[in-house]
Amino acid sequence: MVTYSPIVTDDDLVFKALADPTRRILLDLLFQRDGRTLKDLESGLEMTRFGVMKHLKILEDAGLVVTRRSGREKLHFLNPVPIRMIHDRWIDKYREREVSALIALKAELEEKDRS
Amino acid sequence: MVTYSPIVTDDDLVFKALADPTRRILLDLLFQRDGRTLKDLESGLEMTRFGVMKHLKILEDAGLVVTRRSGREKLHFLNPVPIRMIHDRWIDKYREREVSALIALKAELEEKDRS
DNA sequence: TTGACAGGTGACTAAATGGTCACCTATAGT
DNA sequence: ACTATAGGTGACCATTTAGTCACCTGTCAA
Repeated sequence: MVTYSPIVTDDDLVFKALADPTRRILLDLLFQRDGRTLKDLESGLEMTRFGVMKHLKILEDAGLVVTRRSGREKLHFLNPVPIRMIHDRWIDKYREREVSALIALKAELEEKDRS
Repeated sequence: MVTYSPIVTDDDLVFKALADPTRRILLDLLFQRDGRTLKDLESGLEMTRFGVMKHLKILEDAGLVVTRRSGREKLHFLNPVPIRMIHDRWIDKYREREVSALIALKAELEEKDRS
């Protein structure tokens, strides 16, 4: 039998978790490559291990990061579900197309700007 | 000539703005119905006018809310672009389908649960 | 033109948050 | 066995943030 881990994400925990730049960098790192250890993540940041650990705990409590133990290591994975739920809260199906198009347009204009 | 207001949203301002529950309720209110005044929004919250105003300023600085003056009133509108950009930061095109499907599945299971 | 109304500012307090450290537990490898 | 390594906890301090208030500006309508 398959059990699904609590996708149930308390709103507040998710948004509070995303509010810190260090934690967003951690998500970026996990977006690049999943399954990293604390040591690994720590090395990319100018902060003590304790700081990083605290941040990872907050991300985990929010459900943005899920973990798996492997021996004495703890592997971290990005869970995109809460992110999508933020999106769905304020962007309905009809607006989605417009917004994406607008962002694409903006990117295009900025591209032209650079050349 | 048309000038586009700064869609350029400093990351940090957006995430910090979203971190507060009152501000998320304000976005919910504007998602329901756009073009509200401060007075209007204030009446839906248990907080002084000053508190609400401060929150609206933070949302506006983040680009999540755009405003237009009309006489002595200030009308507030929800801008979904920054929300979509959060989404795009951690959910790539390929993952998008999976994640949406997973959320739909979850909603379906919860629906069954209730019946 | 005067009074009511919508919005705005700067200062202040209480609470929450980020970061560090001393100290602890568990696993790996020799 | 024992030493190095990966991870974990609770207390602590500095900074940031939410909320309120006294006071101010601009617009509407009788």
